[in-house]
Amino acid sequence: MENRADLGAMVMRLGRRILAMERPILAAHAISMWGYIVLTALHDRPMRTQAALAAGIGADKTRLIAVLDDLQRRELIEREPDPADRRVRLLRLTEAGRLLQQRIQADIRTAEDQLLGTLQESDRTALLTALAALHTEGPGI
Amino acid sequence: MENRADLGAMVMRLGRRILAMERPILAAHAISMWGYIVLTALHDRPMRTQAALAAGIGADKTRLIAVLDDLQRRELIEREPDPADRRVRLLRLTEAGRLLQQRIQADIRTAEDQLLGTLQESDRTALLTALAALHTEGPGI
DNA sequence: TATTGTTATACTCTATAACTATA
DNA sequence: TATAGTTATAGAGTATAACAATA
Repeated sequence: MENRADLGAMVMRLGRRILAMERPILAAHAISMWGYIVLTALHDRPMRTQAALAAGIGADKTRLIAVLDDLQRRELIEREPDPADRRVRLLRLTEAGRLLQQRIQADIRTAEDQLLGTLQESDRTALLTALAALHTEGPGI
Repeated sequence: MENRADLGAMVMRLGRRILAMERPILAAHAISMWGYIVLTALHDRPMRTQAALAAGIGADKTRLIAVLDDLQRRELIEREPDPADRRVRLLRLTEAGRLLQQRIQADIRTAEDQLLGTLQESDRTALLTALAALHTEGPGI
């Protein structure tokens, strides 16, 4: 593979292709990309502060506020002051939020599998192994 | 690989990691990301119109103008009206542009190989195969 | 009238700074 | 005084619309 395209160009192009694929799925569930990222982060585990959530998904804390407002209004997350330190907002999914995240993720997984289905089995598993090893730190999208 | 992270998240994170890796290399050569993309596109082959170049790298044509102005001012590209149709600007690299593109690409390749070196040989080649198959159409970055 | 390139404008996304409420 | 969250403001990047030159 001596004469290949730049890695960054290939990866970013693939990323945009996947994001374009996900956009209609998210729209069908009336949720933004950041909204879905937040639901997924909270699905993995609840958070004690909005700043921790922001850091965890690589977003600025000010950027999350409108997202959290919307999710809370739609009763997909709970967001209540910590009785022990009322500056802090405890964040967790509601049952509706948990179900919605699972539904969206299942739809996305279906689309991903369709895309990956164009690859040979061995390339597919190696791609996922390599991505899992390399993606590590960094923002949510 | 049933319980993996979303493919889009992993790919975009990796893409950002690679872009962050490339940024100091581009800065060392005093060239922007879009400038490098244009040099690389023209290195592959000259273009007959700016619109064709823009479409080829997935950029808006208006976005390229400042980039082309800069590259032309630094005599890295030639940009002359087509005698046969003077609305059109013929675009090609100068010798200096060709050399600079090669130097930057070599630096980037070195950094990429370092990153890929953390992978097993079989995963690495499969990753490149999969990326080459999947990235296909789409913007330059 | 249609097309290439250019300029001017508006819009979106994001980060920075200033504010409030708690501690 | 320091910190969590919020609001207001400014900046970068991008796309849209209007324009000039040429066909």
